[in-house]
Amino acid sequence: MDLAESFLQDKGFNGFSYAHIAAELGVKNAAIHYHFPSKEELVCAVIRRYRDRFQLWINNSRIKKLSPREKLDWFFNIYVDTRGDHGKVCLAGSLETEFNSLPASLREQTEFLTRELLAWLQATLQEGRESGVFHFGGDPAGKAALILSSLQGALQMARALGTDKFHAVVQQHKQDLLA
Amino acid sequence: MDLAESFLQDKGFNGFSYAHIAAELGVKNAAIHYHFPSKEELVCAVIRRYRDRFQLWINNSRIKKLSPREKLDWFFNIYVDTRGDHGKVCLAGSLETEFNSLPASLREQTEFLTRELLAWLQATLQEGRESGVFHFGGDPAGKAALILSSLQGALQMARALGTDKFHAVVQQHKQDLLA
DNA sequence: GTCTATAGGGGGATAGAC
DNA sequence: GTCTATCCCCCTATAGAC
Repeated sequence: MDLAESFLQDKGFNGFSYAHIAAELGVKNAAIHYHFPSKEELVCAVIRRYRDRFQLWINNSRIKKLSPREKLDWFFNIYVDTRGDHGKVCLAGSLETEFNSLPASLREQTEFLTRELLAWLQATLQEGRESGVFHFGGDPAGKAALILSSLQGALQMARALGTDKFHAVVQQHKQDLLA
Repeated sequence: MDLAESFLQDKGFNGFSYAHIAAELGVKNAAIHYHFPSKEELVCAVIRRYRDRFQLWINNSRIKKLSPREKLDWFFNIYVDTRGDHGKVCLAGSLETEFNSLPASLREQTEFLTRELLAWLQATLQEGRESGVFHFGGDPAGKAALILSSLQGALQMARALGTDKFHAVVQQHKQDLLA
């Protein structure tokens, strides 16, 4: 599952195979089919685990106690780390790009994951604006969608233009929110 | 080339084949190999055409005469139309997602395309800020990267969450820039 | 310029031995 | 639980007839 997640973020759903995972593990691909009968089930399990992990994080008291500004820094750093890890891409972004060729169960999981990321970001933005640290007009839902879409897009753009472009986007978001 | 471009924006580089194009045209796939010997050459020609088209647009006197605000609306509408066309995705975004599995010539074309989009957007933002209609802090290059990455990401996100989310992002950008 | 036919590779998945 | 062996499908690409 670690390898599947890594390949998903690196090559996308259609870009990796059982054979790739098997080679890394030093086993044959039939061995993986024993644990995950189909590719769909394998990737479904990976997304579920990813969602569970995020829920554990945001419900962790250490994260909950952070200020809105620290929460946002923590969230941005997830993407900074993702980018740093061999130029990987957000899992949700990777799946959305291939959405039209995904089995129904994976479309559903992708939708859930995106909604959960969006909901937490929206709540954090709202909390920050109410306490006077964040400044933005309009609906927190719109601002959350703007920031999340930009982080997903910036990870992809950084593949063509380099890591600097990604960090420039993160800095610009902080500039926009705090000015 | 029209069909290849459409499939690229719908399924991605690894998600379409000669057979798909041939079927739509009512010919056999060997006929396409006659015109474009390899898939790499086909897609290379598609990206070049896409780049040329954008250059023609931005050098057109009708576009050049627009105010910064109208230029931005025109640019946003390219993405609105793309989204409206069966939920397609930005060509640059689609290619960046599969960047790691692309032939070198296509990586290069993807980089050129992205730089050209970014350069025009940056110049337009700068022009608008200098004339007092756009309001944002920091580097115009950073703001341009933020907006472009967000538009790319929002087209993808809209596949999972629906068109409303995409329009919310566009509205939020206008809100942020004009407030 | 398009066709039929085919080569050659990779992918997902299964059967049966161990 | 993992192995070898295999099936079947789709893909890119080419050869040669028409």
